Amino acid sequence: MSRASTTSDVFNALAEPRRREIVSLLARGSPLAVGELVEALDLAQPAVSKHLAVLRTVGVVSVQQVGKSRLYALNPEELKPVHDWIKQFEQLWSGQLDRIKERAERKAQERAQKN
Amino acid sequence: MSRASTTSDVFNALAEPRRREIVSLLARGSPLAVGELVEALDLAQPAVSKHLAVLRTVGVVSVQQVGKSRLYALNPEELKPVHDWIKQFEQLWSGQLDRIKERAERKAQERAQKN
DNA sequence: TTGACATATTCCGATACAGGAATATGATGT
DNA sequence: ACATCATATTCCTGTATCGGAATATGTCAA
Repeated sequence: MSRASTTSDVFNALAEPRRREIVSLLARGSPLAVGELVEALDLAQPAVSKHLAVLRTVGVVSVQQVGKSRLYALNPEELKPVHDWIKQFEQLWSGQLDRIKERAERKAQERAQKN
Repeated sequence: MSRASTTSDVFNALAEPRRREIVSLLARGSPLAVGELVEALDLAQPAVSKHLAVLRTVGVVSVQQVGKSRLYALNPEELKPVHDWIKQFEQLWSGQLDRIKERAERKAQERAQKN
């Protein structure tokens, strides 16, 4: 088996730094034309179009034709799965961290004894 | 340029579903031996070891030798960057979503007029 | 030290990417 | 219909995976 496709998943789509930049730019609220993203990213137009195609495939952005331009907008709901997944672990680094680590280390010690 | 290395980034490391599973399993708190992960994931041992190597390189897990086994534990703090990044967009799908979308669509309309 | 167990590493093949260059498609105004 | 602007698609090359198979490394116990 080979590496998972970038379009297989929101996680895979967002693994690419450029695509995260695009998401950040679109998160301001106003849809942006491809040309505007090209400027902002300092990247060739075909490359930007390809990144947008990936994001569109996974549903993170949507397009709207306006004159000659195509305005890309963020679909924030599509980011929620990532948020939900990572949020599971939020408590692990906030406050209770120490107690949890202690418990883990104690368990490891117990196992060390048994062997 | 080719695709970013899986070890270049926590985002890239977590793009792989199996590695996310590993993180979920370790998040319970108790460190797990490679063999235990092999069972849980129903994946061959070398494959699991390779995934663990990736996670270790980016710092998401750490190892502790206990007898013949190597117990892997989660380093939750290393997940925080992902959390922080995605949290930026949290408000976009909670409640104020409608107002934001409206604003975006209005802006798009304004631009449509201008062209 | 030898053997058994647990894990890591190397080599392999198939797959898929990211960006560059060139080209194709699409929309608009004349 | 045509020229032009904006964007998408195709082809290419270099690179990096993922998992399987085989093998190497490391740890312990007798």
